[in-house]
Amino acid sequence: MPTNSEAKANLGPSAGPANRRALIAAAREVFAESGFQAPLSAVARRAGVGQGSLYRHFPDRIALAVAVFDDNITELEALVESDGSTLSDLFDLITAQAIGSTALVDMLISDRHDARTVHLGTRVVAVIDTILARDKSAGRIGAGVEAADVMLAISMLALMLSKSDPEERPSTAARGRAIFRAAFSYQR
Amino acid sequence: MPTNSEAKANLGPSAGPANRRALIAAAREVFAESGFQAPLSAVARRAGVGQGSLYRHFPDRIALAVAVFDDNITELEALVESDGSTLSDLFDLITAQAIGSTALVDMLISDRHDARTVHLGTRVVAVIDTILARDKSAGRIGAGVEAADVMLAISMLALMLSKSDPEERPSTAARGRAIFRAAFSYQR
Amino acid sequence: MPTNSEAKANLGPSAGPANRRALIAAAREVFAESGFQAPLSAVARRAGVGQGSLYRHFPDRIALAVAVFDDNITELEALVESDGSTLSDLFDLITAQAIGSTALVDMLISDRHDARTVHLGTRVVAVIDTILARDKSAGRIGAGVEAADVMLAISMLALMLSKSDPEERPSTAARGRAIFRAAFSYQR
Amino acid sequence: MPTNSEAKANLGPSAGPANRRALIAAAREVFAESGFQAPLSAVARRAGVGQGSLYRHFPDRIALAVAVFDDNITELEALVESDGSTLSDLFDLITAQAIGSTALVDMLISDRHDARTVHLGTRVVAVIDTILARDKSAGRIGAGVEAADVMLAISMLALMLSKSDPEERPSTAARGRAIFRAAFSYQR
DNA sequence: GATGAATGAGGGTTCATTCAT
DNA sequence: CATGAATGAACCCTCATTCAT
Repeated sequence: MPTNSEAKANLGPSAGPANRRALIAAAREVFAESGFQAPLSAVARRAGVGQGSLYRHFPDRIALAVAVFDDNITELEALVESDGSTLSDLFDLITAQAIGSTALVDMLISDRHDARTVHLGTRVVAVIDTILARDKSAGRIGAGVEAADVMLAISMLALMLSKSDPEERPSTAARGRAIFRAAFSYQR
Repeated sequence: MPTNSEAKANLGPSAGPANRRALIAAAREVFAESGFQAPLSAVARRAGVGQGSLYRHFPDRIALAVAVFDDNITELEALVESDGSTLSDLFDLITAQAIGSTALVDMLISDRHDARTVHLGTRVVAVIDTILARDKSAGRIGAGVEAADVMLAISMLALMLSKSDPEERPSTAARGRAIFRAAFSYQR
Repeated sequence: MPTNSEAKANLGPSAGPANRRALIAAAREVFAESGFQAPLSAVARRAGVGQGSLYRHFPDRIALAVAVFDDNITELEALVESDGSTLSDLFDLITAQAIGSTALVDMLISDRHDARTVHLGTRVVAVIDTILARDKSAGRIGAGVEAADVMLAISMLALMLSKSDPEERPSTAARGRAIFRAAFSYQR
Repeated sequence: MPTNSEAKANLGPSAGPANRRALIAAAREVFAESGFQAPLSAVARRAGVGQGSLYRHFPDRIALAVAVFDDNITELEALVESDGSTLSDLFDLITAQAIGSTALVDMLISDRHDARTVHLGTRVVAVIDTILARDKSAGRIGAGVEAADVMLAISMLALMLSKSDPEERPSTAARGRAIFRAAFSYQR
């Protein structure tokens, strides 16, 4: 009988959303610090939440990661909605995201056949399609460039960044950006 | 504590080299199938060898991987010694290697600070330097291309291949090759 | 990797304290029987508890031992609080503890630089200081006796007992007690 | 068929004694550096000898240790044969031995029931008996002191030294010596 | 609904001892 | 006789997942 003492107060149903948010925030930090394979127990601990609650809200690692990375994709989608945005801007944003945390790419790759992961990937492709059409019609990139090329370039760069030492990421990102700029001939 | 019961026959020292070769072959297969982080016990099992023997021959994962991948690098070195070889050939060979197994890149990246890994990396850089000088003087690539650019391109592509589904690797490799060819302007 | 099949019933959090106590009791027995270096897996097995639970409660051997031996030190501290107690009583008690189990000394010595071990040692020194001052002012021991002498004597005796055959411990203890009594001149 | 190369020359029977000596010397060093429980493989390696040869010469750890420590006991025996030697000298010598290497005590204690260990212990007792008779008849120690007292004192001190940090051994030895001097009243 | 303890398989590593050559 | 490789049990520790309360 738990007559004892300092167990965290059971706040009842109202704690649900708060815990969920805490878990997402904690996961974002833990994934950024320790990578996508970090122990889920570390996430629960950082969120100040029981492991059971973590599993209730997110039945597996992917469910948790999808919640975390939904924001990143949303950011990309917001970008393409602003009229002036270019492929170059997209590279910038994705690079910035990858420099900050690397776990999205790891997940997209390590669980690439999971339906939820596929869905995130689809949204990224849609973003690329949109921006590519705009850049082509503006003459900023060659007509021969396909969405799959851009997707591959983005993937390779983000993957590379995800494996680089953090302090080397900015210079690696710059060099990679230059290579792909040349390949896609943004400037003309 | 002592154990023995009805153990496998002890073949004596003469089994050493054979076991060593069996371990390297088993590691090559296991790394190709399950990636660089595959359990070493799986390597010992597949080689038909006790775990202790694995550790005698190769005190850690990197020592084993170095033995496995030494061949790959040697192949690259042989390539650059043939006079007519070009950067394009190097891409072809590395791509072919990465399509086959993937673990070399993983090791170069995940243990990038280990001295033995650094040594393998150095050999790759030397290969790139040689071939780059040759291609530049032949006018096959632009003067602005640096060895670090090539190294990054190769790394990104190999890393990407290492994470791709095996059946998609050939088409991914072709697409990547095309992107970097454009970037480095091989053709003019 | 997930495992479960027909596992032992999960009794939930309420089993925590009971398991903790079972672990301490099991460790006390195992340490007494097999010494301080006994396998921790034996402790878990005797406690009827998974290895993981052992590690959850006590992240390493020292944490477990500290829990086990806290009682011993507490007993010493209780002794010195009773006004009439003498150095001779302290020897008696420590000897009795060492005759029963032996692992405390082994730990104090084998992990002497660990902070938790140092802490236990400090508590023993405090006990000695208290009792030494009392005995000196009562004229029961010579003024030249230092705390370090007593500590060394106690350590040597307890260590010796810890290495003796159990059935010889009482006579060894008596002989050692006599030697140190003579050395410290209790009687005059 | 070992047609191959740099295997150590098989010198035939003549290598026997040389290997034996090399093993003893190596064991002395290894035991001094790493304690009595050091891996036997380390001894063979340091001796430049196969493990099989080690086991041929010394079928177990104790056989090897007996060979190593025979010298120590012989030194004690030589001491008591010089007419003027006293118990105090014996303490000095044993202390010096224990400060240098600690493994003899560990063996005498950890394998105390092995016949060979018993034999070494017997020789030490004989040394004590001789010197005790001499000191008593010279009036250097009290008539009440028994050989078992001296044996215990020596054991406790040597054991303690064997567990102390090397740099603290000299001061610990001095303090212990003083305690036992007082206990046995050497000076009067 | 939340809690958080328990589980236990699995991987890495070490080392005493054996034995074909 | 020496060699030195092989064996493999045993230990340590981690972590994904479950479930009584």
